[in-house]
Amino acid sequence: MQMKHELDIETAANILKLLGDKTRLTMIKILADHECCVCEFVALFQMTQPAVSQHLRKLKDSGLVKESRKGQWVFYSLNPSHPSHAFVRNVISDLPNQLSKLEELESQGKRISCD
Amino acid sequence: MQMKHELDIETAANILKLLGDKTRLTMIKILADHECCVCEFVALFQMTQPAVSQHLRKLKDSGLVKESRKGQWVFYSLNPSHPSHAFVRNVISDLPNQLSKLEELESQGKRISCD
DNA sequence: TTACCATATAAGCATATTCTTATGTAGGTG
DNA sequence: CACCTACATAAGAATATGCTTATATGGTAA
Repeated sequence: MQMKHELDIETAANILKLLGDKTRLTMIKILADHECCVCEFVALFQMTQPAVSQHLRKLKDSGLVKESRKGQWVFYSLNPSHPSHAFVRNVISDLPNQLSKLEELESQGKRISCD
Repeated sequence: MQMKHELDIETAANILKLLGDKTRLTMIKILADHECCVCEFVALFQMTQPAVSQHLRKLKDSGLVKESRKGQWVFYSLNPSHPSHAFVRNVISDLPNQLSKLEELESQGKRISCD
């Protein structure tokens, strides 16, 4: 049985501030369903690689997102064992899913896969 | 039957940025259940009156919160007809309620009422 | 009217945020 | 080894944010 985690208002505010950026919010929404590596986000957002890297670092520093190396790539995904994981999932549940963006990448042959 | 409002990710990010501040998030959580006037928030947060007023202005400018004059006071409350009202309620649903703060005010005789 | 109370607005300042460009690091491959 | 690819980090600049103090506004009361 899953214990409901008590979320204090200051912690929540910090998480919402982190999500209160279009780029990071889109990242989180995508990562909720799919692992992604940095270069995919660079292609998706048409931002420079350092800018993407810095957003991902903020997400990783919060613990909401974790990374794993696979070959030469670093894949990011939501960290399901973060105390506020459920809160984040709830916040993003109403957002339109961003699958079309990934499909676009796929059709351009830019989707990375390690299978 | 209530139409579900489609929430685009940029709008959501802007709302989350607005809520990503401890003071404003607490305000919204309180306003979700109770009307409050500025001077009550000043007492609650132990902030200067202009600081409180500026936070409320941001909330009002977004349309999430509305005001109504009653006598010499301006009362604020959540605006239930805002397109993202349901989203906001969902975001704050997990937060601890802030009733104890209002009760504290009450016991100090600082709660304003217009009944 | 004058004075007071609740609130809003303006201006200035310190700090935070987010980008940019340049450079560092680490794994994979010839 | 040298070189490439993927990514991280550093430093700097522009802008945004959140406070402060001072002042304006608008309703109420004497």
